[in-house]
Amino acid sequence: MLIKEFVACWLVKSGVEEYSVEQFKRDGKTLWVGVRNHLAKKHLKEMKIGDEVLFYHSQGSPSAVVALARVSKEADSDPTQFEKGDYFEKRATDKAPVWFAPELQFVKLLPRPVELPEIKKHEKLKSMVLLKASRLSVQPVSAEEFKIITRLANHD
DNA sequence: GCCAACGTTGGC
DNA sequence: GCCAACGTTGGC
Repeated sequence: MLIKEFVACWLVKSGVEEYSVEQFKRDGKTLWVGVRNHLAKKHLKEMKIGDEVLFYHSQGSPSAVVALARVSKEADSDPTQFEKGDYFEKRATDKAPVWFAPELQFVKLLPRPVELPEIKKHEKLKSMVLLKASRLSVQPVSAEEFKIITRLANHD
């Protein structure tokens, strides 16, 4: 007998200047590379195909959740760790990569962005990781938080 | 293994 | 642009 699999929800941040939602929409799919924080990495590695993802623009005015995405491939070696540049990781080898990247698929722009001040005000969103660990760029979101945010996005 | 110095993220 | 939070580095 088939058991319906548990679908987890996540939030990933991207600086508007760094990788914009417009670019993500054009790309359709993208490897979520460049994460260089171990807790964020742990979350990336926990992502399963089909998991729901909130795409959040940080450093915006204001910052906001702007789109929905879905995990389309589970995390594998992040190729940017081998490239000279900001993301280079000297400890990494092909057999023992240090950093990992899942593939995310663009789903849709939210009907309207759900802005950080609104999230802060919302009684049921007060315990979001987004508000507790402001610098964490990949974080879990509860099913209830996910539902509230998508519902807010559908109302003016 | 502690911790000070330093660098980065991200809200404002 | 400032600065608080916090992760990382490196001396000891």
